[in-house]
Amino acid sequence: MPTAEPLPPPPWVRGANKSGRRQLSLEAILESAMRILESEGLDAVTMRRVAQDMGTAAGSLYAHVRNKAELHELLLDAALAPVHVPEPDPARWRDQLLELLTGTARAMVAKPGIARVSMETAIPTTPNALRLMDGVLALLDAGGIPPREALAAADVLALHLTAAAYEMSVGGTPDAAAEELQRRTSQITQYLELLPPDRLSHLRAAQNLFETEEEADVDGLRLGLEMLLDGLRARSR
Amino acid sequence: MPTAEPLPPPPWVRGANKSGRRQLSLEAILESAMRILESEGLDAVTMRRVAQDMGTAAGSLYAHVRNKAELHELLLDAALAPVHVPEPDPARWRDQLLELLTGTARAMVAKPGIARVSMETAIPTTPNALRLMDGVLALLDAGGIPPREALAAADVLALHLTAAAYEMSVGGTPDAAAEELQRRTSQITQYLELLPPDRLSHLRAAQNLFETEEEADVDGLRLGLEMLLDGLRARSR
DNA sequence: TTTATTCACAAACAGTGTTCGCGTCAAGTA
DNA sequence: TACTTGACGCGAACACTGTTTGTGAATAAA
Repeated sequence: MPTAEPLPPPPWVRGANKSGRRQLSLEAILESAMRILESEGLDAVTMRRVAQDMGTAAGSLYAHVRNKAELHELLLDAALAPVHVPEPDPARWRDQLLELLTGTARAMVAKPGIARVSMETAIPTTPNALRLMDGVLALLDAGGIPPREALAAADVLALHLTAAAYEMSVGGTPDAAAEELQRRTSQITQYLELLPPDRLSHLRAAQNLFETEEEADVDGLRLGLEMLLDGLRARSR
Repeated sequence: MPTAEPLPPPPWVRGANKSGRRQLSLEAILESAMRILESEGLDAVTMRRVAQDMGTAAGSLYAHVRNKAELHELLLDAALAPVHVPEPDPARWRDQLLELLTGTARAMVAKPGIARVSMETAIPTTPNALRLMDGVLALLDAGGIPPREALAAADVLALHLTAAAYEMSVGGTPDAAAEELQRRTSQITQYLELLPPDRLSHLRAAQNLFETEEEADVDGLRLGLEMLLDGLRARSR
């Protein structure tokens, strides 16, 4: 007995499990994983880290989860759970759609790095993702968009939404991201100063407003979504 | 001498390097890395794999490249090199812009997995990426879009472009991706059959056209881009 | 009480990125 | 031509990763 073995949990925690054996369950695993996700980001949600948090070994999780990918996907689904899908009102379907989409983006950004999961999974399969997709289609239908175009538009909207949410949450912690962004912009400035002044002139001009702009965040998402919706209207007319 | 040591390369290869010592250079590293990228995908471009391909050790690469991330970014830049930026013609700026963007997407999709690099880097800094960005801004300027909006629009367009290119190249090899997609769609069908028939009704309706649709690929990108450009026009009016 | 089965566990495997001394080799200097 | 010096390729090591598999114990059924 070289090291102090971890004490077993007292039998009265978690409601005196009917079977004293298994303290492992998908629900408990997701709780642990979500806790780690919120405090340390997606990259910290590894099989070993989750297992350690539950006082067990990594291999034990594979009885409840097929993959690390599946675990991450379940986390995404949990993150999407609080998003509310409105009852379609044909009079204000456009605002409802915008609200649904920005709400989804907010829910994703709230859990650091979870947008990457959405980006990595080809087409989402989990219940909440399907629920949101159905909500988007319902609102497009309420807006009188024919089903064929609605499907294509929903695809484009979902893609843009996911990409924007992902872009908002790069680099894990916000301060690291800010630092990285600072490094990048200064790199660009250096490179532009190195070049002859007539090259990349439009980028130079943009560089100036770039400093004063900032505050992209959720506004950048809104702009893209509104462009898409305006484009959809212009296109279906 | 437990194992046969690898033979040193004959001195006449690669033009009898002025310094017989260093067969390592950033250029040679990128050549090797690009070869591996094209034949085995981005995930195979690891420091060890590239080093092995050059007959050296992983640690040696760090004299020429700061990171694996930097190596990947340089590969992205190389992949973007052949994209041609047209001279802006105010009469057909919209078509030119569409061509530039789809061309960029094509260049990305051509190298398996390289779009992921573009997605992962917050804002690109490499020369070719800046060159393309400048080209987009130039075309928007030729179209009479005011600089402020042009910058925002270019951001949105680049985001959409990257996301679409990334979505086109998930799963590495195309057959694995197709298999995964098959698995996903059948999962959705199963889930829908399990639910009461009045739930997720719009998704059910879409499921039917989903089978007949397909052929998204580059058309899906065009649709999104055209929606965005139409939206831009509707918005600036 | 005995049997049977489930299932958590630990170890092992094959990888990963990155760091750091150690020598060796090439170039510059006297 | 001989010597010094500094660059830099090299290999080993560290701390991780996801996943598989044989083992053994604890529970539920008979």
